[in-house]
Amino acid sequence: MISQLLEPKVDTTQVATHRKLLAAAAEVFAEVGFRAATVRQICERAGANIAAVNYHFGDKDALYAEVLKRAYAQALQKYPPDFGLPARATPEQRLRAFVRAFLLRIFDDGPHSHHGKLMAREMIEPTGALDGVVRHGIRPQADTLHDIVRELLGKGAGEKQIRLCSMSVVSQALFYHHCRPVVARMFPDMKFTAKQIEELAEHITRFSLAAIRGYAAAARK
Amino acid sequence: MISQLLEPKVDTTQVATHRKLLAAAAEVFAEVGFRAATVRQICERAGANIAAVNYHFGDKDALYAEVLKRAYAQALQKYPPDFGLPARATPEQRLRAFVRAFLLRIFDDGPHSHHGKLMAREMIEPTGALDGVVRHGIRPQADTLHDIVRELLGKGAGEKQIRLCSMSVVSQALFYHHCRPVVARMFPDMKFTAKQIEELAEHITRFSLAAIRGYAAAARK
DNA sequence: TGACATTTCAAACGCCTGTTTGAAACTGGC
DNA sequence: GCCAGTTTCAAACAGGCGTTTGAAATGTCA
Repeated sequence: MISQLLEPKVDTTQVATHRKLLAAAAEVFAEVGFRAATVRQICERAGANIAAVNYHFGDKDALYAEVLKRAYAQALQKYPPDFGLPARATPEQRLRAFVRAFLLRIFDDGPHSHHGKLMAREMIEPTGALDGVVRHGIRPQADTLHDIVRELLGKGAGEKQIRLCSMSVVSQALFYHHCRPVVARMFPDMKFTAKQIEELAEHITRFSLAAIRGYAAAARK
Repeated sequence: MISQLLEPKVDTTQVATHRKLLAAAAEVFAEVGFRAATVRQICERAGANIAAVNYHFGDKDALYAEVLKRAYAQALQKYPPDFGLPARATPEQRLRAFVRAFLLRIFDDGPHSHHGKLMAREMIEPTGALDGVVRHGIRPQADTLHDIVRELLGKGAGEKQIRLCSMSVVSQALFYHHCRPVVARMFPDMKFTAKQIEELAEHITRFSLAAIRGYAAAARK
């Protein structure tokens, strides 16, 4: 591997700290949010000095902005817009794929999977970066879902109705992340295992499909 | 009024600061959450000295606990468990009333209406008081909804299914509070007016009823 | 009015935060 | 080997936080 021949040397000398800081910052920001995250905590996890953030990024805000910027790219790479579905998938299939991807993204605990958590954090605890997050992180997802729901509702559906139904879909998925401590306390057997996440995706999809079909049927009358 | 004859004297002398602190604290805690709220901000709004919190309540945590305790009582008073419905209301009517009351409670900006906001805050930013909040504030509501959903789903429904559907209902309502900044940015015409809240309640009710009916029908097969 | 208890107040405390400093350590090219 | 440029480091900075202090003001009752 060429990368393995080149990177160690580069890594241990020049950009190692820069890279480690970004990784540690993404973790901490995703875990506790921008405000509760401390630069000391980030630097400690990165094995760097406290002044490293200032030297490499300027300040905490700029570090956060850089983390978000990289998260957009990671999301596109790990969860492509077409969900890996065949070209002519039904809207039902696409909704199922959307909900599943949305949940997996939020609950993915992998090393480079902070995109979903960062977006979700920004929603409930907005920072100055919210405008950028909406533009690059949230709006694209919303548009995708919008198209799916429009198709499901049929031609008679108005914009308002599509919006409301779209929000009803995402709200269900976000709930389990935002209110996880409460859910865990109310239902101790809910451990958010991979299997339980799949069940959740299946429920939200079925619940939403039934709701949208009922909506469409009521409008047709 | 007897209270008007008695209270002014008592108020301006002994318990005025105590009372003002509680009112100001409820406001601030509901607005920005426990962590972001500062003792200085609360005292300023109450027109009291910074040391007043320590003198009257001990510390910030105890003040918060007292605010929550009063909020439970206010909620019972302002939003009675039966929603003011007739004794033999249908589960559909009860679901509509539940959703409406839930939303109104969260978006009520009245002087003694912080219960909904405080509960919602505690869900996304739990404090040491979460156990008490779940026990006294959340669980009772969850049980009420649980009964409604069970009745809607019919006899064949399992506990798991009832739980999932119940959470799908509340998640939709909570979303508009938790993610209000994002919603407002995505849809600038959403100003959360009284009329829009009513429309929201109607949508969530219809969406959920259609979903639950579809669920029940699918299970019957 | 006088004596006692309650309540308020400005000021300071210790702690943690993000940020800055200037010197030390390290790097790569001559 | 040396030196300019880059990166790291311990230490300190200013500012905000919850909390404490002891004196001053206020209220209560004989």
